[in-house]
Amino acid sequence: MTIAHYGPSPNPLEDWHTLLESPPERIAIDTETVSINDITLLGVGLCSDGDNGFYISHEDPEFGDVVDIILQNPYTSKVYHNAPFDLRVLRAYEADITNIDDTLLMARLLPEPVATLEDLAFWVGRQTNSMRTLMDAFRVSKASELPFEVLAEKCCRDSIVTRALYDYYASNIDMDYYHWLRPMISIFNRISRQGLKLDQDRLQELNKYYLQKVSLYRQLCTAQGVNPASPQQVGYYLASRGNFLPLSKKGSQLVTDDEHLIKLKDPMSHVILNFRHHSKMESTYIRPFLGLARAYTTLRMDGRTGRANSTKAGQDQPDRNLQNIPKQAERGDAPSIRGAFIPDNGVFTKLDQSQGELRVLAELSQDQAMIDIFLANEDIHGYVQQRTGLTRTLAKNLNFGLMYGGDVQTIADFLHWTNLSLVEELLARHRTMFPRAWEWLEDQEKLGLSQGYVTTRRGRKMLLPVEQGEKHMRNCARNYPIQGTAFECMVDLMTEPTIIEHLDITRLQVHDELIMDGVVVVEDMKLNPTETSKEGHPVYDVRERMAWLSGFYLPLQVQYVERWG
DNA sequence: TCGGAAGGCCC
DNA sequence: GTACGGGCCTTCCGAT
Repeated sequence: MTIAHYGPSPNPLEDWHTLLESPPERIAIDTETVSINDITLLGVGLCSDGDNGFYISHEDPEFGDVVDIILQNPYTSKVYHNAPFDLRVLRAYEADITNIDDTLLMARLLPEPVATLEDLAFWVGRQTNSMRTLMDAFRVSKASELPFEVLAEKCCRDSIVTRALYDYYASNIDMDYYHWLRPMISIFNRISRQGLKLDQDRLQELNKYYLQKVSLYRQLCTAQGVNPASPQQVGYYLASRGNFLPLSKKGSQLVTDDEHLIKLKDPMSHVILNFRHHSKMESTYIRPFLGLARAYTTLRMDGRTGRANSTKAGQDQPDRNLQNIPKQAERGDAPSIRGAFIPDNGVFTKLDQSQGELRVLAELSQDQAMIDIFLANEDIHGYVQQRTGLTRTLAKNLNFGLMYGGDVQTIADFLHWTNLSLVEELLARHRTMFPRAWEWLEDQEKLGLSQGYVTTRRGRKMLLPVEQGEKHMRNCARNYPIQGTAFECMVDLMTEPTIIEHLDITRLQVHDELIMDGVVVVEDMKLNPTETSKEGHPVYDVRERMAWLSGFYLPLQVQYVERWG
């Protein structure tokens, strides 16, 4: 037995044949895999009416028909709960990724904590069990070890709940917003499965370089009886050599992070810092890519502000987080790590929404001074620098500190100023430069505290966290609308016809940056004679239609590079 | 074997 | 006397 039915229908066999003979307009699908880490497919659950679920094992002779008629059918809307996961599982079956709905994505459009499918089932008058519950009940550690009937029923129930949830959300969320966002499901899936080409020669070179350094610094530490990878041992060791280090939050060990160790005169603290840096590069950014022709990621949209996040998917899968590859790994003669990511088509086109978040703040707050600066394409950090006498870096920190809600103490810390009243004065001066921006941020705090959520420019409500206290909630209230709106601008860009046309060569999105593989000439592009990238490439600005995509001025910078970074 | 803590990389 | 927003991942280490 490799097909099962769950539900009230008196003629399930007939229903099953109807399903395959005339595929429904919309069907919910749930996949079952061996385990979370091993995402090998076991079978899929299907539900089109919200009451009757069918489960079919991937080994069933009819499974191929299900793939052809349902999974690959672009005319049927396929509803998944957490589509990036299921589509990742189904990648080998070439399931359609263009006509997809995602009830988890829909759920995130409500300003409520995201519940499990088990809990959500309640809202649609249905019931299902979590995999954890079932595995505990049957004392097994993998889904594949559950009895067939049990797994089949769970999968049927999940697909039934998913199908019911679609209708529930369709009448409870802003469907205009959802339909505007929906193409991103396909776009991110496309990007995820395409991957970036890797330069294995460069990776070998990197590997050799970093392994040699790691082993050198580790030896220097183990000679002293210290494991440099253990913060506990490092803290104890450095303290025993007469260094002062504060106690960590929990009070169980000493703080040994970069910021503290860099201040110590002890040469061993620098040995440890060097070990940490090189071992981080080797273990996180080099080793995982060795021997792979391409680097892959799975892009999702499950952050609090809607932003895309990049993760690995399953233990044996090549997917990795590609959004945090080191930008300036250059230390000494080390080759760049980003340089190991290369184009298939000779050159990358990088599109950058320059000063995105500050421009968004200007738009949301309608601060005239900020708007004027940005419309004139003037440098806001330079503007603040001139009027405060700070260095450019610190002026930049001040501007960002504003968006994140940094208080006087925090700002004093990064300025390395001890006189708090001077910092107060500095902030007061900043406030007079951008009065509406300050007011708007304060209004967001009030609004957020009173209603529990804040809103993006297009109206997405973002739930604020309450667990971490009021100060944190206030900071989030300031930042979420900016971050969430910046993401919306990236969506506007990525779904714009002349950009989406190049989807097959779109390789990665890193929040305010889009990387395309090959030469893409963007409309209205102009050479900006004042700017050159760090690699010496000319930088182009897009100043016309493309810069107004989201309804306010957000210019793009375009660069062509032979490697990433 | 699992999960929290610490540390560190990105925007 | 406290904490600057969002994310992911590796390693260690103690609890189970």
